[in-house]
Amino acid sequence: MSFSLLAVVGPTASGKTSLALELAAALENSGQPVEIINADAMQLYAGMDIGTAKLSIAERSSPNHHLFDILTPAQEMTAVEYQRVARETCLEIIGRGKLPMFVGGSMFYLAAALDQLDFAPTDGEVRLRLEQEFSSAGALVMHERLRKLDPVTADKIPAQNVRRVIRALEVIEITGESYASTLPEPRYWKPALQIGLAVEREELKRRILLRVEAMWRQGIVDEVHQLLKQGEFSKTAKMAIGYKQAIDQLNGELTQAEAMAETVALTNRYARRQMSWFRRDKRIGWISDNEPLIPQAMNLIRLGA
RNA sequence: GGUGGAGUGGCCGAGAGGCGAGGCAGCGGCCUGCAAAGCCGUGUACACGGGUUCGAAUCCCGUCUUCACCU
Repeated sequence: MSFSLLAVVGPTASGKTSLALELAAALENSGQPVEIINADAMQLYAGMDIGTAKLSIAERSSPNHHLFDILTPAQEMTAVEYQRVARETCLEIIGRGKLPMFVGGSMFYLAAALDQLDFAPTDGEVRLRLEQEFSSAGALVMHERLRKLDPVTADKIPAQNVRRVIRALEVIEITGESYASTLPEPRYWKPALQIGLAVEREELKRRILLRVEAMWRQGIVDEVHQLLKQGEFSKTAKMAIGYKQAIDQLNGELTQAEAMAETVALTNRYARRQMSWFRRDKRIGWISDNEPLIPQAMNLIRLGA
């Protein structure tokens, strides 16, 4: 094969997970054993099951599944750490003579794992100090400082995007070099084939609504309640759409109806951002939810092979 | 039937004679260590019909709808 790893990508609720299972079975039948690597930032968290539409452990038995439940909700995660564990896992699978198949919609994590992306170092203290300076000096002053140090980057990052301005200043401070503020033309770390699962927006919205209703029916609020007994959520875990809302509901800050409505809205917006990210990657081969998926996917694999 | 109030873009919501409030959603885009995050762009709406005025979402008259109270 001309590619050494596979990825199933697409927006939330498009059906990536079940497609991946069927595809793995089909490949297995054609003599190509597969192992699955999770590429969903929130399914990394153990115990966060209902809100992330995670497969049960039993369902994950058929091909081997990796990088599910590797963190507790108290732990933070970053794209860099994901890159490290994902590639390590990938190499192990290849070493076993199998094909790694990434499945998930976390765009930045996918890019970190699949593409040649080298991240500049970080320093918690520097960042903390910059954050404090931001809150006292204000975004415009900090952006001006960035402009003096690195005018090219300052042009590319709007002053309002505080997070990215901080990171740029952080990198410049610790490396003494300018910050690579734009993504390069993507180049694969290892030859890969990405299959994108496209679903019409209206249909996606319908499914998202149903999924959120199911989350509450299945007891996401209880799940959160139990998890909170074991400790607070980390910054990253707390970002999970649905969990934040369930926490607010538990605290009485939102009614159930409000929590659900907010979850639906945020998930829709997330799906939109995912599409805008994935559309940009011209290497992705898209298959349509309107047609049987496996023949389309196998066809892409044949063409890529 | 009477009296008083209210009618603003898909929703919420300011404005009270001339300067396209704003927020949310939607749609498009950006994205190198929090990425399910963060950020940018995008809508000239003022119930309807008349009138006053150089100019009306804002003033006047009428109609309709709606809310409250009264009979």
